Amino acid sequence: MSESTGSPGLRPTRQRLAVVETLDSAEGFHSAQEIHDLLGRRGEAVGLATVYRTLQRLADAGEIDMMRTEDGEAIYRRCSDSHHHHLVCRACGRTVEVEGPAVERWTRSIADRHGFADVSHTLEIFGTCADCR
Amino acid sequence: MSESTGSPGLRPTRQRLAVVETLDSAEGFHSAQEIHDLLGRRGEAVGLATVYRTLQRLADAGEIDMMRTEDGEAIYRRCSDSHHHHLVCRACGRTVEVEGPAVERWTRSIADRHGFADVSHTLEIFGTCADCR
DNA sequence: CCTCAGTTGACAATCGTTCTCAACTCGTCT
DNA sequence: AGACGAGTTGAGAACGATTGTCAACTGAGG
Repeated sequence: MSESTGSPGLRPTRQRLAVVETLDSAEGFHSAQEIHDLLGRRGEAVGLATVYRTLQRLADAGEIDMMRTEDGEAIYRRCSDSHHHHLVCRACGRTVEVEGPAVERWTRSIADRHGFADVSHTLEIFGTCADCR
Repeated sequence: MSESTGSPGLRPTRQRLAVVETLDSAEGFHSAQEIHDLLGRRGEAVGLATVYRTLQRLADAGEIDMMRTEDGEAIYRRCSDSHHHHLVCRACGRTVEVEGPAVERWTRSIADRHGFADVSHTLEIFGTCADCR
């Protein structure tokens, strides 16, 4: 019991480092399986189960973001990206990333008002883009 | 071609009615499997696949709300007719319906700015409610 | 060098969800 | 009434993401 740094025996193994690095060098969100593929392509073979385990731990530790796609798949990304939302075209799938301090503020105040703490949110906007109209 | 309501041949079968009724009489969010159970308990046996199909259609048609639990399961509930969003407690699942004209306006203007028409959106707010803290 | 907790990976197992397909329902036409 | 056919249904198989299992491995410390 000499541990105190909140990382009770978490070895920086080759596999873990590889996962983190891959995630770092990849833009945006990726599923566990994508990461697994990327690792393979990179020559850094890592077992699928290990990728899942590692991503979970990292997410639990708050070192990476985790969210769900429309169809329930878990996707991860390195955390430092700025928070933003998506404007998606229904027809062609084109996606624009948008930000809105107003929305951030609004969600926080709404949550406050109802006594909710530790607030996060998801927002997706759908529409038909100019080209598809 | 006397159809115009966007429902090209959607029969109100016993099964569909049963699903809708069950959802109506149940508070809050429920998974497809829960609905299937409830139906069984009610004596209105409906195949699991049918429950899934029906819930999907209803959700597509906007007649019910669909969201994902933390672990990727799809859950549904009847939604009141007015457009609103959800403030959900991560711990106990308690849900508050919230409205926000500001957000509605914001999404529309953002979409406009990018040339998107026919705009809709989804917004979910997560947090830890007062009781669960 | 030895030990042991932590870790790994191949593979099986789970579990929600979707697919397949033959049987069925029910308006509609004759 | 009977035939027709698009839409629907249900049982079970198939699927795909994720998690569990367990023997082999690794590495820091004694």
